[in-house]
Amino acid sequence: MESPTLPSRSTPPTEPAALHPPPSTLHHSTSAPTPPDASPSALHPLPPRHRGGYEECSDSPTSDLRPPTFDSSTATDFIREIVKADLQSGKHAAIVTRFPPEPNGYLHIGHAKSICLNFGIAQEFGGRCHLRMDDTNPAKEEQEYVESILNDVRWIGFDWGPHLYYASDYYGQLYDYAVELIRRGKAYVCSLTPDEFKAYRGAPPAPGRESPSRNRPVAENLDLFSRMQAGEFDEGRYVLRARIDMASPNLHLRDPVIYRVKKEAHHRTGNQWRVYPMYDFAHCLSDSIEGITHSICTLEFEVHRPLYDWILEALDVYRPRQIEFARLNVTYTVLSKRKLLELVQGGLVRGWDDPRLPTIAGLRRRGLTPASIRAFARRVGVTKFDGYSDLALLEFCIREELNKTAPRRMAVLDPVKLIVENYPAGQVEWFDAVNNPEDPAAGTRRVPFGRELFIESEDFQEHPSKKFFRLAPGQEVRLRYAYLVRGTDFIRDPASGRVTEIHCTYDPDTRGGNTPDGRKVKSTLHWVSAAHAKPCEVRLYDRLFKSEHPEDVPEGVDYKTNLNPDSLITVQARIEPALAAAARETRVQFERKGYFFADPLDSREGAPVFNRIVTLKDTWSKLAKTSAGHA
RNA sequence: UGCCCGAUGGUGUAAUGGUAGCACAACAGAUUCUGAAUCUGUUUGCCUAGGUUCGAGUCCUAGUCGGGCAACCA
Repeated sequence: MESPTLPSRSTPPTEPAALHPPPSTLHHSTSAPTPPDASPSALHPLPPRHRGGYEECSDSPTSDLRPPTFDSSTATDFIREIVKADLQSGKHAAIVTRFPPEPNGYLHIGHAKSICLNFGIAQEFGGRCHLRMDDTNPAKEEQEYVESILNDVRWIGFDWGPHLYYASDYYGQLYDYAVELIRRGKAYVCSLTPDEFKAYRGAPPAPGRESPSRNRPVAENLDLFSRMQAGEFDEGRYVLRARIDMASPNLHLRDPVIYRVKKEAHHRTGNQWRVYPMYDFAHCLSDSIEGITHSICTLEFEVHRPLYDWILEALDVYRPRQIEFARLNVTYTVLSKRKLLELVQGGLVRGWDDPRLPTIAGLRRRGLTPASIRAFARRVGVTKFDGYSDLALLEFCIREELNKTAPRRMAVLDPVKLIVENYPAGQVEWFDAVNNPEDPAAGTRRVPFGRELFIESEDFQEHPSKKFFRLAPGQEVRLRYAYLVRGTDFIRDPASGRVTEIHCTYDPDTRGGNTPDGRKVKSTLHWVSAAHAKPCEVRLYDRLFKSEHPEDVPEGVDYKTNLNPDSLITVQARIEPALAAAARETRVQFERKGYFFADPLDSREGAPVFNRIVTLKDTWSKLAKTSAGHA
């Protein structure tokens, strides 16, 4: 649908509302509340932080770094190209974008992509990005969601400054615009029932039929619309429709509903309104009112664009440009609001901030950093191709950052006792351990060593395969920072078949893990001193779904059958003393195991609970799986 | 079915009519007091068929496949 040649504003207003009053012909604007004045933010101070349990609204120390090694100057995409061109051609003097969530659910990694796109563009091109709650459906929206959204956007690392808006702030203006549309003969009050409405609209390729109400006189339309708002009619009795083209091949142009009666209290406007604008009417006008230059949304709104343009042209107001891009999909997870809600309400996960969920709250609680999420958003790119991004890329982004920033510690997740036979009972030595080999400034710490230790039970095999370099009878390994030890004997519980105790001898000449004679060992193990180690709850999180595309299920099969039963395994680990002192929200690397985050809610002073953020890359486990020799 | 959109290695992306490149993943080697990190190397790609052109991933046409729309949701 190409633009008619109506005179329309070619430049956006520089400030919302102030420069953009409704057409001056509108004076009979009911008792509608007025839209925000020039400083809307004053009306809407930031609400208290979301879910008082913990706070992490600003980047934590480790996440305050720039997205690592990713050169954003070379990264571009078709939207940035458009923006750049519009700036160069002088079409716009400044760029204004917006992130417009509906406060009816929690934000997830897919929203993060959109947030990074919109705020990122504003940042890169020296413009601004508005945060606007698209709250036009009182039946679904709640203040709780508004607060979580504000918190999440802030946490990801963006600042909307004074530009926090609500579509509900524009209800007065929107109502006046609707009245104007009626006056111009471009909207009418329709009395069709929902069923009739559907039947009249028709199914392509057949054209629709015109509603009997289509030629209702303007005065009658005006009267009915004001009575809709006055609460005289039940929901569904009347709707306001744009008068466009019942024969259009685009269903959205077959006289779409733009206002409906809803006798529901709105989370911000209470009971002031009995009519509420539909998305298509509210969104384009909100964009116009705010002077948005580039209205970036996802692909499913592509077919709405002609309507977006039609409404703004019909009203002769400033017209932003809508640009659509592909929403994010990530392997091994689901991102639809419906499914996420189902997982939470069905008790399949432990709430919206369950660390297995792709919600921002979940990722935050899992221990991912804002910087890693931003890096991921840049790397997945922006196109119109609707594909799946690899979870492995997100994992790479967080490892890349934490490798450089996270202190190393030793923790044994599946402990088995190791007795050093020739080490004196009761003796304790403290060894210096490097905190972060990637960062000399991180310094060292002391770790205690003694005759009785714990090591990972998977680090011992009675009959090692050729490729198994770890501890075995007669095989020598290094205990990191301590000594070289050689396996001698072990005890196996006949009932369970499990090895319960391993014996070894140490070489006193290898103190600190050094080999004065230059001999090599093929493996270095992490360990903790049995006398000093603290027990600690560790939550080993894994992907929520077993299958790469959980939603791809045959007819009649529930996607939930793809849930990974091992997505959470809780273990009692043994941790070195320096770890037991870790504060909440500390990110560390457990050597040879992965990156972990001291849970913000469940950790206590001196007794942290750790969430596994991501494992280390593990060449061995792949090898072990494919190698027949693995015991 | 009608309309709209899309299609480049396993995955995500680049190329703007002129040598198909990058990242992740995978694999191999070097190195290593983390089987990590690091370094080096390797494998794998323009949906199909026509057309325009000296030259097509790029432009045109048709087809194939995939996605979206058909709420008084956003």
